Amino acid sequence: MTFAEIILPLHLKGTFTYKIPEDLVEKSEAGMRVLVPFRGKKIYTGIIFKIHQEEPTAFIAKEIISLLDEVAILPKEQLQFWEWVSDYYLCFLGDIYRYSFPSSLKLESETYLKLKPHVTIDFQNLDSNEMYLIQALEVRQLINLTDVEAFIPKKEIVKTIHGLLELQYIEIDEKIAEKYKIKEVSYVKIKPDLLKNLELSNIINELKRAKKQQELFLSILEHQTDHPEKPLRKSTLLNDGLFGVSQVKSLIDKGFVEEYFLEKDRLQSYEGEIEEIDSLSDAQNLINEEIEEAFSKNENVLLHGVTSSGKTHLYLEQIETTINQGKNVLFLLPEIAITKQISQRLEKKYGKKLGFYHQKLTDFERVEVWRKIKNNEIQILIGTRNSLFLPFKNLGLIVVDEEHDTQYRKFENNFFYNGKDSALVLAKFHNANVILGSATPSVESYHLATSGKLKYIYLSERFGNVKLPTFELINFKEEQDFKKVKGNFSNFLITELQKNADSGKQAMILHNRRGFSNVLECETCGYVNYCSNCDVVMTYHKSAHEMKCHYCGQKASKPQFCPKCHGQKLNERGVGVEQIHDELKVLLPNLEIDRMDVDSMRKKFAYEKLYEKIEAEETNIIVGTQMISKGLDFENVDIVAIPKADSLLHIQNFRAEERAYQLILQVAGRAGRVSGKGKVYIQTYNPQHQIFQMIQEENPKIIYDYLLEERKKFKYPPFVKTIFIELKHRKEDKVERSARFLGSVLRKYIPEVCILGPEKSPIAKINTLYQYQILLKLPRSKDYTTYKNFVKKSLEEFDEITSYKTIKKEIYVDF
DNA sequence: AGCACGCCGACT
DNA sequence: GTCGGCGTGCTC
Repeated sequence: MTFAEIILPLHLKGTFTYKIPEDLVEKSEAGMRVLVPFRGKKIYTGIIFKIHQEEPTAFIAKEIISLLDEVAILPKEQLQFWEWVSDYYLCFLGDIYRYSFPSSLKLESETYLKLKPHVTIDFQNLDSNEMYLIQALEVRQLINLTDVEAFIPKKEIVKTIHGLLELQYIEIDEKIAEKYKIKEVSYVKIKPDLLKNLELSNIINELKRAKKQQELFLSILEHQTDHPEKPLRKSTLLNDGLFGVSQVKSLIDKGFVEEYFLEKDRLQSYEGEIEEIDSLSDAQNLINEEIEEAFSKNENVLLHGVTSSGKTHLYLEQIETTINQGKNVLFLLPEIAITKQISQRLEKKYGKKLGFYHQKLTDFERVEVWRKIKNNEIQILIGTRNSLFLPFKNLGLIVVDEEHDTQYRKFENNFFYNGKDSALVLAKFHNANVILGSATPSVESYHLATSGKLKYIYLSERFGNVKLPTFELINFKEEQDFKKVKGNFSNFLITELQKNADSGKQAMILHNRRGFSNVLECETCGYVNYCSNCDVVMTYHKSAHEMKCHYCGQKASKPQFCPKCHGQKLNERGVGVEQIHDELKVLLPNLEIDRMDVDSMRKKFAYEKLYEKIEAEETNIIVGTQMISKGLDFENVDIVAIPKADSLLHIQNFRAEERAYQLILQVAGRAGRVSGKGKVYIQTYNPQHQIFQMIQEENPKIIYDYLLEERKKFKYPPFVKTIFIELKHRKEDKVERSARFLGSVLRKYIPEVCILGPEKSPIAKINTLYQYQILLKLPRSKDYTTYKNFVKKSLEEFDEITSYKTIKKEIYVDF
């Protein structure tokens, strides 16, 4: 008897044991998809995780209905990776499965059945249910499991289907092919039999009273004679605006032109010419040799290169080397919006061998990437961290660009993982190399590199010896005392911005807070507007004329007077980016000033439009949130200013200083990329702050040593391993009780010094759920595994309390 | 997670 | 008298 551990696409712990029917034992393999019954009537697509011979004792295993794959859809490296993710990040395999697979590859009761072609059915031997199903299938070729419920009792569905499958009367539809329709593009051509000169002139003559149609006909003809090999897309004809759909249709109706369809890749692949990439400079060649030497010693690389130091160039070189070895490349980015530069450069060279993958693709597009990865048609995949879960086989290199970015570490679809760390693990399973790249590496990666776990390579100079921007601190307190300020800007900064614009240069202003003002407060009674779902005040958005909650997205109209005491005066407190933008428009009325943040970029193509505008130098100053620190490489920006830099440090988080440093440096990197005359102005009340002082130093070691020292002193990563647990529930007393319980269970096993909390989360309620948190700081040693097992055990004990089952748990390992 | 079962409040 | 709320149990 052979059994299989099956991963089901459900938020449930572990795997489920099913019996593999005798006739399928030979064909079964870990990584294949199977159809299994679950909870009586429901049918799910599961994944074979393991195959074994141990019959379960506690329950009777049900049988697998059928195999959906002939070869494993998930390679063993990927299964290993899933197992690691689930074990390390304390999450369910079912959640990983749900997160990784495009939904059309894991159909549930939506799965379709059909009659096997060319079978003669012996109705004598069928029971009534089987008969109903066959009859239904004779009427409609395809039938969905949910539809079957209409005429077969729920409990007998599986039995009926199973019976008919066994009799070979019906089969599971290979729905990927059915559901997934290949996208076709329409093309036009002159009817081939008309291409005799005599006929052509007749036709042209015939069309002389329909001038537009004649023109269109001639234009198609011209294209065909000029580029006989290149099919002409209908949409290109229409896009010019010269011709309309009706004219094309008339020509088709008259039988002069023919419309035909060609299969089109749903993914927009590059159709232009393939170009060589520039060769490396001498300095880059040296670095490249260092990288190769590290790889030859099986070491991964941290490429710490100041902004525009040519990291991309080095990536490209390694990508090429990897491809030439017949292996594939995964290129990770924090978000897909910033692929522009890298993909443009890669497209030129690799064209169709390039693929893209991210959370914004449609299901069809995802299936296509899956298929291409499986067929080895994609050699380079550019994607966000979820690409790590694609069924790679032949990985030779993973690049993690902007490795410090917070987008790599977030909680999504029921689990938390760090894309950068996971990339290192996945690479190990594939024996692949990794390059982590950043201008401002995370403190953790820097520590790994300087303690020898990664090869550290520092590029201190910009490519082509362009000078790095210089920093200037503006003591805002002093400026205020001397009455040399207007609102949030010092007169000095305003003058510099004006001069900069006068000399034809652009500037960027960073203010990392959305909205116009943080709070509206009643002058008389102090009333502030709280969000009804969350324990936070609503932010005033002046341009949208409303109050917004930044945590749940709730909107409310701006109150005209205090709803409590009817006071007329509502004070705006706390400065948002909208206000900075408005102020600047008043202070520099002759300049074109635009704002870039999630609120102003929400409209379709807003980002693209502004991008073009900046590129065309039609704007003088861009005011924005952290959004402006990513992916905006404009040649003409010389000044970057941070008017209220102190706000970057006022975040209650052990990474606040690191993040402030990274954000300032990243945005500073936008300045003087070509001119080498980049200037960064930091206005602060506290110019003595270490971070501001150290940012001016060109040696990053100083700042990293400082940050590491702080982490050591206050026991934070990388010197301890953290596990952060957040419990959420609609009822506050219930979460509080449960959190206290979990705290006490943890304290049974883990020393007091390692446990912080439980305590109310800094934001006590988000989206109608109250939240409590526990932070574990575990020693970084061999004991870590022991402690982690205790955490697992504690969580299991927690789960045993039935009334705590409704409490949502979020677990962040390496928080 | 989902879905059924079972036990207490406000309504045609 | 019911409809329906959500607490509890269970899924191979």
